[in-house]
Amino acid sequence: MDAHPATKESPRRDEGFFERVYEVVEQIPRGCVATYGQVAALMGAPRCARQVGYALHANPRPGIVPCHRVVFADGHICEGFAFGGAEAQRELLEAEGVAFKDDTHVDMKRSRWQAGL
DNA sequence: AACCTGACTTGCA
DNA sequence: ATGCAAGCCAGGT
Repeated sequence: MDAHPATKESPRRDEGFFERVYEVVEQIPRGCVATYGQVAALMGAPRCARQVGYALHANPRPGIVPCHRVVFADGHICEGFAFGGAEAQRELLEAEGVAFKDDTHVDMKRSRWQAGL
């Protein structure tokens, strides 16, 4: 009866928008990087790039969530917010085999993570 | 319920 | 190429 739950067409349980971000980021293969917008799109929220970064900031699972593999759309890293600094992050990515265009920019065209490929 | 902030993205000058 | 501003969405207070 009632049958009026209405207001429940939400997209599946969002048991934590953040949890979803970690799930995607954890799947990023080594030697590749993804942008916040890309991770957001993979989780079904191409407009939530900001929340992706916010979720990584919360990073409840350091060591499990390779937040260092997530960079801006330009391939540049935000200095001061990384776990040890954009510099350390750049070295880490480079050590994984990621190509760099500049000391502060990653070559997305070469190291962009292509999900499903 | 409302307001504010925030690891973003894109466009224009 | 660099700098500034506006837009969008979710979480916290």
